[in-house]
Amino acid sequence: MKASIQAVAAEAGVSISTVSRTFAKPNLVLPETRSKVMAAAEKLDYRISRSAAALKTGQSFRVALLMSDSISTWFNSNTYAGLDSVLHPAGYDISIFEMADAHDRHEFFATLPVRRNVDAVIVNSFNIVPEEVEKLSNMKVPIVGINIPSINGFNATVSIDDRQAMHVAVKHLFSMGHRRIAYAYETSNDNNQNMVFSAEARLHGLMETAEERKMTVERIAIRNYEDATNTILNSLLTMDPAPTALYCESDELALPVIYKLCQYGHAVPQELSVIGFDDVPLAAKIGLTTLHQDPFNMGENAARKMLSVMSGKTPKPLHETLQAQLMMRETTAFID
Amino acid sequence: MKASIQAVAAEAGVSISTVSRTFAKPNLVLPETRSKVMAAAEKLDYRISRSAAALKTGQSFRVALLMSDSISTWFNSNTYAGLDSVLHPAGYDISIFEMADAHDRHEFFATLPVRRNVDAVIVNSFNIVPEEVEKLSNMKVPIVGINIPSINGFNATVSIDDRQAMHVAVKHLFSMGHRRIAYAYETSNDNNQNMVFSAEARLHGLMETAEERKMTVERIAIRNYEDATNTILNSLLTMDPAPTALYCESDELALPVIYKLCQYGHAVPQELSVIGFDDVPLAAKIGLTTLHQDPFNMGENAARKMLSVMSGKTPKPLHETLQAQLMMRETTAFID
DNA sequence: TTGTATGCGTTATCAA
DNA sequence: TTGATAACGCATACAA
Repeated sequence: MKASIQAVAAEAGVSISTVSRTFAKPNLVLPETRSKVMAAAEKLDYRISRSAAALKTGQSFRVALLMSDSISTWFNSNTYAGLDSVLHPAGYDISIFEMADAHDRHEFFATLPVRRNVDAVIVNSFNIVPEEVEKLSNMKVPIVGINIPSINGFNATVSIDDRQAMHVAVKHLFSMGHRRIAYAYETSNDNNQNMVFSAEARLHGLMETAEERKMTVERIAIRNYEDATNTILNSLLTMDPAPTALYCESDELALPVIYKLCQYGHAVPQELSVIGFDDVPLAAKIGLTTLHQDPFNMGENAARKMLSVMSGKTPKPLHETLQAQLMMRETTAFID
Repeated sequence: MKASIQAVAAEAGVSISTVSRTFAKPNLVLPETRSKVMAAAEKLDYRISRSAAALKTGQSFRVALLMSDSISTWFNSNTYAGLDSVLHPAGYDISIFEMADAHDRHEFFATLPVRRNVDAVIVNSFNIVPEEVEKLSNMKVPIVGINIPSINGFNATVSIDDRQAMHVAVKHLFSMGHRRIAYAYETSNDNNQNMVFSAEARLHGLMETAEERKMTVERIAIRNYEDATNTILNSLLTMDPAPTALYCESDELALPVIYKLCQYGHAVPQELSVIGFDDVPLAAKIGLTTLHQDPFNMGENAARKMLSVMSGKTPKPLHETLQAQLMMRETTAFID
């Protein structure tokens, strides 16, 4: 039942420091001694107590993951999976702090409950403001960001270049003759305080390129109490002249729309080109043209940078900007 | 920087025991003293060290979550969210152990790396075998299961009644005149060793009711290297006589199929009724008839049972079986 | 290369 | 209701 380090030491006929070393720094102990210790440990079913090790070393082996949205979204769950694939083997647990609304968020940054209890903080994809970063900095632990608005105050970051991605996609539409496009995006109620950073960047990126090319953009802003699919469909129907392409902020928005369009006899892409963002698994299966990003990979990347910073090193690209890739599939076509 | 319990005690002019009590058992300390301590803690920016508390109490405040699939699936990420919504506020971290293949799985149960380092184990939705449960039992911590094949060895469980759900759905099809249905489901390569328990139950449930009603079932088994959508579409086309209804093991399978059917001019539900399982968000948006289950809720439920067991109590329903609900939407209809 | 001794920051026991 | 003190299980400086 108990089987502490003492018992193993006794069983193996060595001191507890040797047992400790056998697990923590195996190369500092004679192979012979090592196997003796391992045998004893095996026999007694011994496992190192992470709590004790943590207390002694001053580390907590815990990282805080800050998100503004649920872990169950496509982006967040994949980011998490990527982080965990690196962090778990390294002995770290991930503690999720979800800040759904302004209140949660204020509460978190006011009390900083993780203080002195995490070895690092990961900020995942929300428009954290400078004062909040400042508060995190007071914790004196590495801060790494994924899709955050500014690298200021961050030890490392990895982000998708949403803006550039939009440029590519809009140019793609332009080159196929589209001059009049509709853009569907979600807006939150609380003054966009909680609007994810990516959303802003995507909107700006789109507008920039469209203006530059003199394309007309009809915006379809979806309030979060609305039925997105219907809102988009209705807007499409009322626009006059009708747009030739529909750009959706995310695949999640685009997917039900293209299904409904098909059902109601509107041919995609013949009548309307549709383009999404994210490249969720269903997008490929359905042939949706979209911008591909890989949150699992971003999570892995961020985790590696984090580990690197924690061990005092400087990760090669401290701040990395990834390009989303345009996946040209079947929902976009030349006009006419 | 340091700000340990000693410092707070000094600042507040009390002993460390009082400080400890103020945080751990506030009601055992005079309100007056309490506020003195709180003020000092606030001033010094003190937070309790979870590692030290864990060491002393013998608890780890960590639970292991065993899954056979990635956290990024719809079911798993929602279960996790539900678990975390209860466990996180209670001070527990969740450590995910993903056992993707037979090798991982064997490794895990052979070494039991979590031994003595978690306060409980949650087995999420895979067909764990008795010997494995037996090994977990040796850890002497509560074991709670979500969608597991047998309650033997588990302190508490919560499961969906997949079998019953299939009965309901098949009867629904029967009552609408369907006598010839196709069932699409995924099979893994390694002798179904890793087939999730739900998958087996769904298949059996379907066959039972179909046989009972003398309905014909054409099985479409999808190997995991195959393109599921195409496999299903091809099978549908080659079956003679054609089935009047397609039942998919999961919405994930059904969604791209109904889109493709629409694209190729096959009317759903007029030509073919389609039914899914899960009720992912997109199912509602698209109008897919499906069986609704709520993994977030199951996670919450399991977490509450776990906490209850850990505190020595006996949760009211120790083992709970939930009914999936048939969501009758637009992809099923009367035949002819 | 290994052993001895000390302390990490907390909680629990007991006494006051 | 509060305080003194002894662990909890391990890692590390230092000595051997």
